[in-house]
Amino acid sequence: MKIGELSERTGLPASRIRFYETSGLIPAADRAPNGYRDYDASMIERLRMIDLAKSLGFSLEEISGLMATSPGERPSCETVSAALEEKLTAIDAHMKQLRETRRRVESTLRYLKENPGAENHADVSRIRF
Amino acid sequence: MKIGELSERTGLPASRIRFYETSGLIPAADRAPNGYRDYDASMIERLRMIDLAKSLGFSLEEISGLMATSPGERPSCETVSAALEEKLTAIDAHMKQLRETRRRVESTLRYLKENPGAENHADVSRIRF
DNA sequence: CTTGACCTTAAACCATGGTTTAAGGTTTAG
DNA sequence: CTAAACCTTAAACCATGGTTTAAGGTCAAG
Repeated sequence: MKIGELSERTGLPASRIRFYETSGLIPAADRAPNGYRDYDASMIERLRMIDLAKSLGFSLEEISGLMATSPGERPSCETVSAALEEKLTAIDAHMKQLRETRRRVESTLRYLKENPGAENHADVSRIRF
Repeated sequence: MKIGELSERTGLPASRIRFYETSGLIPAADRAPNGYRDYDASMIERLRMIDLAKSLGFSLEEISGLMATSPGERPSCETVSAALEEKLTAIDAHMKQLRETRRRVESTLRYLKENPGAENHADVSRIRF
């Protein structure tokens, strides 16, 4: 399979697939005699897997670390589970941070509604959280 | 006040203050005869204001847009309130997205616990959300 | 008069996740 | 045979928010 077909079947642009290769996220592709990259059908699943992990909030570096155990080997179920648990914790921390920011935005908003004359920097910076 | 003192009083590195200037977020500073930037005390509040806005989730471009009404003028209370309301909405959308991702991570985790043999890409990519 | 602390600039560099472009080789249909 | 469609590479570019570096000017103390 040439890169164009792999691109169509995964929905990822060919440029991104090449980028993943140069980034070391996927191994260097086999080459046809004309120099074109030649992919195995298994690469479809592998790219979908990467896309799934990305949509779950994993960075390319994290994905790279998860994929790359011994060459040819697959990450163990436990390794992936542990990464997912960590990701849950990270999401929870992110949500907590977001809630705190939301609270601070609301507090600022409240201050402005209660003090409609506060139009300069000094006034606004007087807000305390 | 030279940039070093402004830096100390705001807690922002001088490099960042210069960057804000070249980015157009703050106006070009007055210069002392020796060419050094010379700041007015009001810049302390202005930078603190920027830092506050940043901590509330505003990008430098958003802050720039909010600060820059007519030169010398301050954004109206209504303009700022509207921006804060929009930011609340954006935060809510972000949190919703984060909850959805969390749900998908948990779902994946559940799948792995229920199917401990699923060690290859094809297996994992078979997960449905 | 020299040393150190402070200031200046432009330009390069960092991370993240790519896309775009330029210049060219290959292949396939008509 | 030619044109379109596909492939190759390296390098530049994008956004975001800066920091770091190099090469130099200025200023205060001793």
